[in-house]
Amino acid sequence: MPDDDGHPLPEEMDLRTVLHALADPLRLGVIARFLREPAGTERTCASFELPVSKSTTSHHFKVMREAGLLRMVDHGNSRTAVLRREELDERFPGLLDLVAAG
Amino acid sequence: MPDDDGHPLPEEMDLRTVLHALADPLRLGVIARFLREPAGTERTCASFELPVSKSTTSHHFKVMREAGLLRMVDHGNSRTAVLRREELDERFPGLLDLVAAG
DNA sequence: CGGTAGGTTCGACTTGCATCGTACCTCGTA
DNA sequence: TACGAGGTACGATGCAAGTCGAACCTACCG
Repeated sequence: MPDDDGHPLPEEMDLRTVLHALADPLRLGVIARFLREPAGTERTCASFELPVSKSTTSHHFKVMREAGLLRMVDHGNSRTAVLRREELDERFPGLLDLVAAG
Repeated sequence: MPDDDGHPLPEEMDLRTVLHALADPLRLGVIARFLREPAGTERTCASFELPVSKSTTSHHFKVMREAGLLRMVDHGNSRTAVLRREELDERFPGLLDLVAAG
């Protein structure tokens, strides 16, 4: 059962949902940029400076976290996003490698 | 350069295009069913009996072959589709394994 | 020759999704 | 207390994509 923020457990992740989340150029770009940074890197949504409005940015991050790609971490003042690298590697082995390879 | 049927070479295959092609339930189902059969299995589009019209079926197979997932083989009377297993494994290692694992 | 099987193409409709602006929320800070 | 930074929620809009029916094409068969 997803938590309040809609984070699915690894066994709840659905391949179709994940593929759909990755099929968008902006979202695929966000995941690819996470993969170029050290594991565990936390970034605010705004730090990606996507060429869309704030609400659209929020929408894309919602799609990614509900698919299981990202986890939102509450830091009081600001929330940050983290790539769920280990869980994704466990549930969908090789998937992130494909994204990293482009 | 794609041939007359729109088949891309392995190095021309685009991850985004492939992910988009796989994000549709009907198309993902077709690939999954190919993966449950011996490598090299040829099937007609109609043999999948998708719950959509003939023209829609043709549309989905066009999306898959233009993404590089399938190759259409002309047999005179009927055309058959083949999963491009080896080429996909070379270009996107692990991708088909993910689809097979569901 | 016509009929049939299997696919394709075309135009039209309809659904889904990305996008936006606005309003709102929650901290932390001045 | 008020304000700003960072995100979220909601309603509306516009475009991309799925869907369909009808017409067409090619190869085989009777």
